[in-house]
Amino acid sequence: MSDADQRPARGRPRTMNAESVLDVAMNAYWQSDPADVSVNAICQMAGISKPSLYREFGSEDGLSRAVLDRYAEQVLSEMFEILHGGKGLRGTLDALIDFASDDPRMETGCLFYKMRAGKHRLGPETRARVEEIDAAARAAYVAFLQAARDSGDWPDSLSVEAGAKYLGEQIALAITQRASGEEPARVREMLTLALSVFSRS
Amino acid sequence: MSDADQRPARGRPRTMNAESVLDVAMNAYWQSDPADVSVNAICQMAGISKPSLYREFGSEDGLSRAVLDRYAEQVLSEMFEILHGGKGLRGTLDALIDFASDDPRMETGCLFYKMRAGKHRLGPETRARVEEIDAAARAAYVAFLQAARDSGDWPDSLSVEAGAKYLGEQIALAITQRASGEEPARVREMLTLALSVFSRS
DNA sequence: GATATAAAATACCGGATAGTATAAAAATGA
DNA sequence: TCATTTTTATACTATCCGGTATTTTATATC
Repeated sequence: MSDADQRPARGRPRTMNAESVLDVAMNAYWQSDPADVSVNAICQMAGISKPSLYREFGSEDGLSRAVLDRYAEQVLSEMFEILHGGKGLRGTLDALIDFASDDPRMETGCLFYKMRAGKHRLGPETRARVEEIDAAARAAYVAFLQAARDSGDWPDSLSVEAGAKYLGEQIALAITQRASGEEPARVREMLTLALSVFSRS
Repeated sequence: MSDADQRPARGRPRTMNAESVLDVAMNAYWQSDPADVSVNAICQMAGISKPSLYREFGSEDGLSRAVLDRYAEQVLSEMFEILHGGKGLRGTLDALIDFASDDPRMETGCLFYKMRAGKHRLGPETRARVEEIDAAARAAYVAFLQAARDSGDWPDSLSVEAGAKYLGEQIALAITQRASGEEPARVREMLTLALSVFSRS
C-alpha cells in the first residue's frame, strides 16, 4: 500500500479525482481514437484544468499510458481469463468468438487494438506498454494452443507459434470490423469461418 | 483528349509538373500514412510552393483524391486483373497470396487500405472515392467467387457475399501485417491458412 | 520598349496543438 | 490575524496545420 494518495497536511484541497479523469479519458480514447482526442478536450470533458492534468500525469504520454494500464486491468483481463479458463479448444474458441462478436463492450472496438494500430503516433511510454501487452497476449495464445495440442485436440499441421499469431490477429480483425460498423452476425460468421481451421483434421 | 494541360499562350511558364508532384505525394502517403504527411512536407519534398499545389489540386482533399486515383490505376488495377484473370479458384487464390505476401510493392502496405483504415480523417472527396473503390473491390470478389461456385470448384456451405467479404478482409489483413514489419513468409503462412477454408469440402 | 498575363515565391492568417508561467484561492499552522 | 503550503484557474508560449493575400518574375503580344 503506497502513500502516494495520502492527503497532504496543508494546502488547498484537491478537487480533481484522478480516477474519474482516467475514466473520462479512457472512454473518449476508446470511443473514437487516441490520436483524435486532445488533452484540451479531455480536460474540458473531465471538468478540470490543464495544469491539474499535467501535475498528475506529467505528459500526454503519461496520461495515455495510465489509461492503457486501466484498460488492461478492467477490460483486457477478461480476454486473458477466457484464454486461461481451461475450457478446452472448442469451448475457449467459442468464448473468444462470443466476446469478439457480441460483447457490448467491444461495440466501438478495442482500445488496445486501436493503440496498436496507431502505435507510431503514441509517446514512448505508451508504445512500450502496448508492446508489453502484445507480447503477453501472444504468450497467452501460445500457452492456450500448446495445451490444446498436448491434449490432442488440435493436429500438428501448424506450429503453435503460427497458430497463436493467426488466432490473435483474427480476433483483432473481428473486433476492428465491429468498430467500423459491421453487423455482429456478419462478424461472427467471418470469425467462425477463420477459426474453423482449428477444428479440421 | 482534354485540353486541360494545354500551355497558355502568355504568362510565366510553369515549372511545376503535376505528375511528379503526384508521384512524390503518393510515395510519401504510401510509405508512412496520409494522416502523417502534411501539405507543407509534400511541397518541400516536391520542391514546389504551396500556392502552386493549391492552384493545381484545390485543397488537401483534392490532392489526396488525385493521389488515390493514381494509385488505383497504377497499383490497384493489378489486383483487379488477378481477380478477373479467370485462372480458376486455386490459381487465383494462389496469385492473390503471392501478391499480398511477396510483391515488393506491398512491402510498406497498401495505400488504399491505409486510407480506408483512417477513413474518418480524410476529406469528403477522398473518402467518397475510397468507398467507391471498396465497393468495386467487393464486387470483383463476389464475381470471382460466383464464377468459382458456378463451375463447382467451391461448395455452397457459405454465401458468396460472406465469402467475398472474408476474402477481401484477409487480403487486407495480410498486407497490413507486412506493413507493420511481419516477415513475408509468416504472412504467407497465415494468409494461406485463412484461405484454406475455400479448399475444404 | 511597354503592356498584359499567368505562374511563382514570400509572407502571412486564423486555429489547434502540447505544454507552462503566473497568479488567485483555499486550506493549515502559528 | 498572518504566513505557509498546495491546488486551482487564467493566460500565455511556441509550433504546426491548412489555406491565402500579395508581390515578384517570366513569358507573349502589341
